[in-house]
Amino acid sequence: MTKHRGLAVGARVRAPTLEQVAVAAGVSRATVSRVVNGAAQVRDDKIDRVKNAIARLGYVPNRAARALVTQRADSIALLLPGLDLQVLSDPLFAGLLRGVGRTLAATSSQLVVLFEDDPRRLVRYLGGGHVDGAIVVSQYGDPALLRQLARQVLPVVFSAPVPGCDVPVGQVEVDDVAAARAAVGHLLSIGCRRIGTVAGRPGLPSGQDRLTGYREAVAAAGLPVVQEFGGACDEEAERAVATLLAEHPDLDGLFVASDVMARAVLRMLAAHGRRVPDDVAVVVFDDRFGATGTVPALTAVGRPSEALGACLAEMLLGDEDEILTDSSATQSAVPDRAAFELVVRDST
Amino acid sequence: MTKHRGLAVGARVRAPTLEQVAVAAGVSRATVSRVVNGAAQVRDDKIDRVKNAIARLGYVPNRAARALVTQRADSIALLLPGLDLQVLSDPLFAGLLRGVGRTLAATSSQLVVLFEDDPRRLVRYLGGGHVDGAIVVSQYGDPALLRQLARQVLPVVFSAPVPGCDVPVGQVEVDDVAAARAAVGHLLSIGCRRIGTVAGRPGLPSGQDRLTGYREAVAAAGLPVVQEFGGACDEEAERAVATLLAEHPDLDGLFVASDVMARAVLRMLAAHGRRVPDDVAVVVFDDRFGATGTVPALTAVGRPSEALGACLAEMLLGDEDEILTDSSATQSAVPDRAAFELVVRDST
DNA sequence: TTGTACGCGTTATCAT
DNA sequence: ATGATAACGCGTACAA
Repeated sequence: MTKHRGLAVGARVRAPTLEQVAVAAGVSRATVSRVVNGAAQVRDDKIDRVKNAIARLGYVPNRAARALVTQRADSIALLLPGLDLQVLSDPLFAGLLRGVGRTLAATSSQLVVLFEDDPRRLVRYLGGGHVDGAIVVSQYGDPALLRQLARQVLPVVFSAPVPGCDVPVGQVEVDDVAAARAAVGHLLSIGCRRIGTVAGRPGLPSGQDRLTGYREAVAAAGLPVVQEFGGACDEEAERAVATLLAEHPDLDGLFVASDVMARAVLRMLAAHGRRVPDDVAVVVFDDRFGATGTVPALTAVGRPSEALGACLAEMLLGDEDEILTDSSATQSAVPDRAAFELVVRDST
Repeated sequence: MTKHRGLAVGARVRAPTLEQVAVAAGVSRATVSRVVNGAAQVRDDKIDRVKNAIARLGYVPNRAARALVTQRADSIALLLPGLDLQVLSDPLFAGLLRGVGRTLAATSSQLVVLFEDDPRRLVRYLGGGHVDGAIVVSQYGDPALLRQLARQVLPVVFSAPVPGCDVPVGQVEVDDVAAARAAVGHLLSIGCRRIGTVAGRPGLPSGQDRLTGYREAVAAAGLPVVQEFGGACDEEAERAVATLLAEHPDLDGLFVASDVMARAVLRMLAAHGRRVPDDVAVVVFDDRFGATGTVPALTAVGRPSEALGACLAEMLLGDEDEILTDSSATQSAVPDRAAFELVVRDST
């Protein structure tokens, strides 16, 4: 029976140090250090002795001490600043997390996620030397806070453009215009001739892009623009659908600019006796509900969330290696793979 | 215009140190340190000078260096070990996270969340001195991995009992027996007289507790036990429902031991022509789908997830302060507030 | 190939 | 009240 610790004891028992391993193995600290970090130039027998001692003592390197001398913490932070926890159920976040995680798994860096909305605590942690860089999920964050983060003395990249940011940052942009165009293109390809859109609340940049994409697509097809703003709440979305149907009874296709309005839209269509997809085909932007969240399952253009995460992680990692790039300009990137993904389901 | 950093520059520009602040303020390092940490015994004018210099230089304490000498990192980890990312959409996790977060927000400790399923990386991080303790979300984790974590030289508490753990740990237990009893009690109170249960896979401790609670409740009401094991997959759940209905056509109430089976159960009831709740009232354990995930919305007994999180955080914090408690025994705790929550919706 | 010695940024102990 | 100085655990030039 090895020595086990109780609850509170653990805090008192100090973890074994490099020094202790060295003594146990009969070598110097430096040699142990060499073995721990990719053993270069150490005789085989000593390597064995050291590894043995490490295993016996259960030695784990003290990252805090290491960070102090190497100026690297070997870990990077994923920040969810200034938002409630409903993001958790957002597939965008899940995909992004997976993309970041996969990319970092191939490196020695550890990913730590911070759900923190106190700016002071955020700054203290980031500046504290526990992380080498940060990825900020900026889709939903408060712009003022985001701008403050951009000024950190630490490489930071953003998952979406930061409005009004005056310092150069790394950021990933998804081409919402093209995505919206593709969504409408899909409706056209299945034969829709009177295509409307329930746009998001006016003013949000991504919402504007989606509206632009919609307008470009219908214009190119020689069709009229049939738009109504839906906003964020169910009531507004319902009103928008009602207006759309009243003014254009021949509506046969609908592009919904945000999945949060999807259920309300489906409900209203049903209430007005329209069958989906037989009477009206529906495509939504983003894919929060996936294949099972609605009836019928929604055809959706989703952001390529996993690629987005991978892209962010790579930007940040590249950043750390480079001595000095063109640091005077904001660096934008588009995810490697598709700039968006169209998932065709039952609603079209 | 203050000095701004570019992308890669940040990695090279070293953050200002205590020493530099001291020079700027014309005092010694020690004095600056005193000001930074709850200024005790420092003259007011010097306090001002130091605070000024701190603001001017944008000084942030280096937590890694501090951790080295104080043996405290002032941060604790929340671990999601060995699981895919579908937990993200689990309200249990969301509530737990909120409970932990709220509790820690009142302290100086920072919460960091690790989505990591590589045991080696997990151990390296935990032993690395970046965190003072860990809360493990052990509901879905691999028992072997959980047992390994329990042996860490670090205070660790678990959100659910760890099967087959041979070292004393801190853990929170939710009273599943009472919760199941209450669920069945609810069915009784609305007039059900033939109440069945779709139990979880035999062998899982919490599933056993729920079955026990069910049996106690029906026995107390003088009703017969009508049980069938459902397991974890849809097929098993469907078979269980079919068997139940075949053997007890007069079934008018159903207690489903896990929400993961809920959809399959609803589907089967519909397939057999039973309306919910008119013919059969349904209560499920756990509340993954919430108010909108199923039709009809399910009445559910959910774990008090936020209280659970708060409870875990308090256990861990208490742990760190105490010099030595009765460390030879596993420490269990029950969340402060309700041991469960009954949410009545459309299925009863 | 191996060991010695120094420094990373901070807190804490001791003088003053 | 304040300032030297010694740790904390580790990596790494440099010397051997």
